[in-house]
Amino acid sequence: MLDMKLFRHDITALASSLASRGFTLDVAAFDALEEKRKSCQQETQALQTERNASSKAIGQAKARGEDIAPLVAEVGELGDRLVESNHQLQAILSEIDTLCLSVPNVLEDSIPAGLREEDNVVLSHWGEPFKFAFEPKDHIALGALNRGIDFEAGAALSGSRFVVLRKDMARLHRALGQFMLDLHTQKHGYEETYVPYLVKSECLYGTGQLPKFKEDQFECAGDHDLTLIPTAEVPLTNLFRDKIVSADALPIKLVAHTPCFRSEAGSYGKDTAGMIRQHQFEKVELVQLVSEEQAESAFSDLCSHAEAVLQALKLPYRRVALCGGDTAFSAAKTYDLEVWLPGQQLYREISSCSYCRDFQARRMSARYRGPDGKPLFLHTVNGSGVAIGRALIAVVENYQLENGRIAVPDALQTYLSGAAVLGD
RNA sequence: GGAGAGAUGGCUGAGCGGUUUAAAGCGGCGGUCUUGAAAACCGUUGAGGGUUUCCCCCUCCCAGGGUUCGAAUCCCUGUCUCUCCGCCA
Repeated sequence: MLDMKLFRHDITALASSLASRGFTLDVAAFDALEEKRKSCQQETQALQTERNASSKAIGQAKARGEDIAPLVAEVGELGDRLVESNHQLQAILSEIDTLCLSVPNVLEDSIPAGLREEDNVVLSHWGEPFKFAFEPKDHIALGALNRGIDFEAGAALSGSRFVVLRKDMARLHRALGQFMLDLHTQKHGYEETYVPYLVKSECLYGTGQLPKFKEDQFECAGDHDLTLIPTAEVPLTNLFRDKIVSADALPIKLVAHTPCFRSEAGSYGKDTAGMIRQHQFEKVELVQLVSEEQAESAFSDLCSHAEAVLQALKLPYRRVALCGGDTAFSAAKTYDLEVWLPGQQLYREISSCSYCRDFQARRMSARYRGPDGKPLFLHTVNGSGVAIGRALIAVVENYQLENGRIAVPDALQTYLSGAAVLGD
């Protein structure tokens, strides 16, 4: 959520800024609501003052042993008016709240203009795509060899967009997660964290998945208010809901390896084949909670931590700055890492790193004590470090041998009992 | 799942319908005293919001409803914690 001051004092500037990410802010509707809110709130508070004073007077009169009946009669319908006025106020406030919760973050000035994927800007490349002496296969063909990646079995159990991994593929998948966790905890200073995979809806409001992206979530059926996490960013960041941490605890750096669940509504027909887009996938997620001053360097650090995974695996990738229209709801700035997939001859997203300023912290009231002791909203940074399913695809495609076996990246060998080649 | 007990400000903890719209202690901060420190003493000390913004007002005693002129206090529902029993990885 944005600072209410932006809405109240400079809403036209806000509206034009939001237009750069393709969001239309209904200025007239907001102004009208604010007007109503102001007068209603003033009236309500005036009635409350009156009510408080009257009740106090009655109490004092009673303590002196006087007859309070006339005083009580005098208060009369004051209570009813107060209730009525307060109901109105609550209704207005919740309308304003609903409106504000649906407004995305303000973008940083530096990010590329444009609303479409083609407007994203490639910032840098790392590594050279390997020149194969044979025609490289994609992960679907390679995975089919020993039923190592079994889409039919996944579909039989759970439907489309689910997969079963077997033998060396399952092992490689596990190894990748372990490797990433170790890298971030041992080299990058993140605290390993285990979190619930089901969260209350307030958490999804906190990080910004709700109210706008309800259809992307997997809600738990039944009597619970629980939803499967679409990313560990949700539980990790919400650890600080309604908390005030001391400034010397910052930066807080957390990493978690979790499954992620996405309904992928609105992506019918997109990446239907293969493991690129699944309802359930695993991801190692990095989250930092920092002060405003620390935020810029935290963001570039976090990006470099995600890149370190790909560099250690020697996977060619490029860094892309997302344009306004492509930047996530809660983010002020997002860089994607796209890994080279020789089977498809293109770069595919494998990590997305976002700086959210105080947008999420404001929604969940996550704060720290500033230099003068006053609470300030934390700034949040998050990113995948990296998506495990897609990392598996990348390793399989980039390290394939002519006979369909998979060479093991040096960095992973200790996680695979020293094996240099997979697939038998 | 069953039965009980709880949830109060940074912490401990009183209050159980109106002189308490949160006592007291601890901690924190400022001051007096002191060569300095400790001790003692004095003062101060939460969050959010409104506003005619160095003043005043409103809200917050787990959450949401209700009773009342008035609720931390009474009633209902929910959440969480603790103890015991059962079950289970």
